Amino acid sequence: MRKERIKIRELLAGGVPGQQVVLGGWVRTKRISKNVAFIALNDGSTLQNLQVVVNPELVDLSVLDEVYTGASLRIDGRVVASPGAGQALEVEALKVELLGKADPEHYPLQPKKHSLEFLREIAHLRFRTNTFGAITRVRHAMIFGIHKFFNDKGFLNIHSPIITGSDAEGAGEMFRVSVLDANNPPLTEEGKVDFSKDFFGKETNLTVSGQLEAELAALALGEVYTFGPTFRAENSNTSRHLAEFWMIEPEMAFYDIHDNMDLAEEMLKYLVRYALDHCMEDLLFLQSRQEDEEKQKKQEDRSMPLIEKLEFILAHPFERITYTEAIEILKESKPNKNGKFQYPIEKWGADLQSEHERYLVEKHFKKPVILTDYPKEIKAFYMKQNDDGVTVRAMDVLFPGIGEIIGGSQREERYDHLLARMQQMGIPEKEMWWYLDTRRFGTVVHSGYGLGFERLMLFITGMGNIRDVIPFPRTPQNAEF
RNA sequence: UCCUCCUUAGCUCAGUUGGUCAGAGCACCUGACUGUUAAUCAGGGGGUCCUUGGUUCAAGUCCAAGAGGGGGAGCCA
Repeated sequence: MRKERIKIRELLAGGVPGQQVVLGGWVRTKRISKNVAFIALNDGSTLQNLQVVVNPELVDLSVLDEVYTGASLRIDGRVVASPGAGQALEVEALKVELLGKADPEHYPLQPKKHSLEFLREIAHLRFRTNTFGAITRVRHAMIFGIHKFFNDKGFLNIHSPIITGSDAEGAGEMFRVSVLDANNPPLTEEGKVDFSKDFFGKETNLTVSGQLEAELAALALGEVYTFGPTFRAENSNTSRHLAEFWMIEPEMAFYDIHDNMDLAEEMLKYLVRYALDHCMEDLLFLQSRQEDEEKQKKQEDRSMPLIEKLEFILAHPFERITYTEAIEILKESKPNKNGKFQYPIEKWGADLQSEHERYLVEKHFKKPVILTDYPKEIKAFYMKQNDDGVTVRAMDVLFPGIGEIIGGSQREERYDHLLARMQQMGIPEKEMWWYLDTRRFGTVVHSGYGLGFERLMLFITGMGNIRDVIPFPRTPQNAEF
């Protein structure tokens, strides 16, 4: 069927009346009457359904007796100009073949609005909805756009390992990878699990970041990026966290923190532009979906319309301020003075909470903010230490509604500084000998960052829950499908 | 992990101070009507009111525990 089948997207864009076509797709709705029947057919190639007209003079209508929402059909027919109002073209069926029934007593999707919570429970079928069709097409476009952005700049894609033997990345709880018998593991003389008997001869975990490996590549190849799955065993139950998510981690030699910020801003804007240029139909649908959902909200609580929000991002440079400046702004802010913050800002050194980030982005600057030069105590060991002795060249990109979408830094390239910091923070240098080697041999100023792909997706699609922008979300207590 | 809210038909939900409270729309079935657009109109079938225990003459409704889910927080991307 592959060679003869035409996709609905293609047909609607370039079909001509009289053209003979073969369609394959799934029924969204069926409307049957005495003289004519209509089937709204969707094949996933576009948000739009194709109207199939079944004329009883050409086709025995009894074939439609078992055709309900969700059934799969093959239609042999011809393209005709539609006399109806909803579409320019439609297909008049010459033959209708029911490929797969969908028993309406059991098929859970109906031609009506379903809650996102319900659709999560039927994640195997939710691709068949307009919303998840749109999200999936946008997600693909963003994946493709990311590779295109970096490829066009001469970056090399690096496959960093999924299984890692290093537990020094400091990015959170890890999932252990083991083939030992969980009920009866081999024990050492001290009575601990003997991982030397395990598959890799040592304790191994799923990666929480490809950064350290990406640095190794950057310090030979210049500009590289990873785009792979990332695993965090944190017991995080929020609309912004997944146990398994996809992360983009560029790592660049000869970039200082300003180059790093420039790249991050350029990339985010490129991707927003890419979505607007390639996914407008789906974005318009997602925009109206969001408007519907927010109808019951008060005017001031509603978000900016999706397209407008995306255009707005393109139109303004991101605000770049230091942590110290942010603290000053927050200290003097109304919510801080009025005691509206759950965590009041009292002194320099405090970690910023979501409420503070949101205030800066959504209230004070009203646009994306890049915060830099955080206190070294609240940041990772590998970040470049500033001359003041108390801050590091970290940068977090904060987005409205999402919070931290990117976290990155200039890396500490000085061997002695890095080693000292590792010792202070209790990072086992013996396990990290390979990382330290890059600073012993031909070290160079370099920078990088991590972009949470699903957080980008939240922003681009306007969806509110991260479980709805990845096909099969993994969260605490949930690994169904 | 903490706070908070929710769980009633396949789906989305209503159900007042505990007392005809087993309801609506959609879906499905029957019929009518129709180049229709989530078609429309009339009728019909469909329920472990999340589970367990308790209070009460009486529990969908109140209490307790548990399960599942949402929102917020922490951690972060």
